[in-house]
Amino acid sequence: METLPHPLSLFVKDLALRAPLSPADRDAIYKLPHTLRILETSAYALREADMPTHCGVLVSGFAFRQKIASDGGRQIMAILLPGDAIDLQNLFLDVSDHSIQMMTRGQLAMLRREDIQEIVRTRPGVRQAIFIKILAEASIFREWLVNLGQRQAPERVAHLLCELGFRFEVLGLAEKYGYELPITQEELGDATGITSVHVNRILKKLDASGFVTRNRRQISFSNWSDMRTIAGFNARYLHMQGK
Amino acid sequence: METLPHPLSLFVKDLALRAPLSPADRDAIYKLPHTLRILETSAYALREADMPTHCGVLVSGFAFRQKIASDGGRQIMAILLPGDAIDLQNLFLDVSDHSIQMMTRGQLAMLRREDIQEIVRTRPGVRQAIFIKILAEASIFREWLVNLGQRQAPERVAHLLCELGFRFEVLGLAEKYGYELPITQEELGDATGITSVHVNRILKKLDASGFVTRNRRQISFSNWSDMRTIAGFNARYLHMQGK
DNA sequence: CGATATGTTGAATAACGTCAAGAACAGTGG
DNA sequence: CCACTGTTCTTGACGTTATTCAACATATCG
Repeated sequence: METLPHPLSLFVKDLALRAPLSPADRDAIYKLPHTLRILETSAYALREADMPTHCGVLVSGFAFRQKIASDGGRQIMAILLPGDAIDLQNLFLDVSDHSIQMMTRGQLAMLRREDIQEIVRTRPGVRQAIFIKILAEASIFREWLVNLGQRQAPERVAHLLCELGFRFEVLGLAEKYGYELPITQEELGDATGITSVHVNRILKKLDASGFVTRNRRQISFSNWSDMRTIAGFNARYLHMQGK
Repeated sequence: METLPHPLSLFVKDLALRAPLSPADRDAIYKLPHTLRILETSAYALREADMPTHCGVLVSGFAFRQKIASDGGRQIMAILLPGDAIDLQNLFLDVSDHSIQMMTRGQLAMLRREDIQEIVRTRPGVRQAIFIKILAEASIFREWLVNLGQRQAPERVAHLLCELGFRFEVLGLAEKYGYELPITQEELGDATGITSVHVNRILKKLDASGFVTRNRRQISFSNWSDMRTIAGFNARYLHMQGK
């Protein structure tokens, strides 16, 4: 009989990549009271202008941060993997400035805002890790700005794939440097600022050149070195201390 | 005989827009020991991969956060106005993931990292304001992602002008809704992900349509309502509580 | 005043978007 | 298991936006 991992184990693992967490720190996180919510594909975990009372942590499935421009276009600003918290920023900001939508079906652990604030106040190790996590995410936003502003469409897509491959890897969600992500071409386009039609053509070319392989909605790549070169990818911005 | 304002007065004013600061909070900030550095145009206040020991606050002049892509292109990720801190994030992150370059000549107040950490630890009001300031900047990065990913070039430029107009306004740096900023078209392009040639053509059109006026390197606009409409600008992302 | 950076313009080109139609796929209920 | 339905993918033809290159004009700065 297999024991299920704790719902927050990836959250702890991810935090521990940022700052050392003592056994007591980990224990304190595991003991945080929480409820589990199951969310279907496309469901909103949080909406712009909401005033969240809880802090959600993605336990399984994928989600993204998004915002709708005035012309109706959607910009995806971040891709959230299991273990990622969706609204740490709302520990300090009352009203959300963007939405979180599920990319797949998944589970969300809901923690009470005050409980996290308490643990941040009393545990320096947890505080350090959470603040670094928040700041590392801001660093990812900056790198995405470079992606959208300075790179051509094929390099943009390749860079996004590199980032996801790397993040999968450090979490232990991918064996070797490959990974598989159930993302639509529309979503890929909304994350990179190009149309889904153009994403399709780019993927076709990357596939034909042997850089990526596609199987249904799963995209993966195995030649890390080539992809890194195409994308101009340097993982420093992820702030994972040499991982 | 006029008394000069305290070098950190705009820093305090900006923080107070985020969270209430008591007279004692303000006093504690004013009493932080600091040295003043004068930086020439194009000088670096901080370089990528540096490990800063101090935290700089812009006292006068303008600067920007930037990163160089592997193809040599520069992406400007934020424009810093007087009162902005340049590396609050390095209170927690050891190594800088981007550079800060001066846009004009200006002064930088250098505060000791430990002094800020101390004041953040002991003064809840200051802590709240600084954290909100950090998170509001992350929100600006997200809005810039929308700008680069979803808006056409003219709207992008207009949106940037709106943001700067608004930020000038709340700091009291602009009378009415106009403002003047000594920014080159090259820099405007690097901030919006378009070439300087195209920026030139866009400004020409915005000028001809009466939306902006240009005088040497100064760009300004007066019809706030029109600009807001063109840009699809909504100030909520700046987190200035209804200001 | 001369040197260098920035701004301006046109013509040619490349990158990307739009529109439209059909094919493959994923989820649904029978 | 199948037929049905809406979604996603794929492809071509064409239009638009933005880039590149190059030349010259105007500022800015020492």
